[in-house]
Amino acid sequence: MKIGELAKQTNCTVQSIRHYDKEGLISASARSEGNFRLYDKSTIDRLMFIKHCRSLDLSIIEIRQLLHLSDSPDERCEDINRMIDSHVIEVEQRISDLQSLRKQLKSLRNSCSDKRTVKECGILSNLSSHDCT
Amino acid sequence: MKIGELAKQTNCTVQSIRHYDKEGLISASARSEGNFRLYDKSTIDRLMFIKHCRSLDLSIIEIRQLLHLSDSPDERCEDINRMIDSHVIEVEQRISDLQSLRKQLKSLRNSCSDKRTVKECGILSNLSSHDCT
DNA sequence: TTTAAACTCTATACTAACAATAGAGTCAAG
DNA sequence: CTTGACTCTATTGTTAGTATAGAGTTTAAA
Repeated sequence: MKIGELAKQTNCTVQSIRHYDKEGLISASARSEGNFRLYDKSTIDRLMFIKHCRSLDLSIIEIRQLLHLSDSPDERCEDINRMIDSHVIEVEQRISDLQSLRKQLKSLRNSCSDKRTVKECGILSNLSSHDCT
Repeated sequence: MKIGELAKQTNCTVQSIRHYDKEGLISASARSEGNFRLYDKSTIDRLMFIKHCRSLDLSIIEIRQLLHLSDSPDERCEDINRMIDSHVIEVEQRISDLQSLRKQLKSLRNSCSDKRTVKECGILSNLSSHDCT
């Protein structure tokens, strides 16, 4: 299977597959005479795994760790759990940051209506005042 | 005032001031004989404005627009309002994306306890299954 | 058999907003 | 006059790709 076929099967772009290849997440089982990457079917699963992880916003580094761990089936899986736990914490932190940002933006927005001129604009004058609470 | 002093006054790093300078958000009123940037006091205000905008996650491009608009005090301020509105929408979209991500991660995390081995790990097996709902 | 389309290759630049560094020059005090 | 603190420009790195350029390969039809 060449890279275009793999891309079709997994709904990835060719470029991102090459990217994962370069990052060492997948590897071609061989190369054709003309140096084309050749993949076997198992790469489809591996790529779906990667896609699933990326959809959860796991980084390539984290995915590499997971793939590595899955090669050590008898190890204890604490590391995996810890990784997900800290990922959840990160996401929650980002959510609360964004919520506070949203609040600030909303209140900023309330300080001006359309139909004023720039010099009367409450938004600009608010942005110009120095209290960044 | 040299760049280090300006940095101290505004609690910016020297690098980021140089960055804003390069991006055209601020500019040195002059250069010393030895080519050092020299700023006047009004730059402190401008930089605080920029910091305030950045704390609201406005992009440098957006800030440039705002600074430009504030030089046209008699224009109507719809553009400013529109910018903030669309920024709020973006932030709200990101929040809801992250909330759904959080939910998925939580449910993934519930699929495994510590003390199992990697081959029994519910997280890995979940990540391996193809349904990315 | 040739040629054209479709595919693939590597390498590079781009995205955002800086941070970090290298290597050089400038300035102030002792 | 030298030392240390400061500044300069330019380059590289960060993330996970996307988008090229320019070249080579493969496959199908003419």
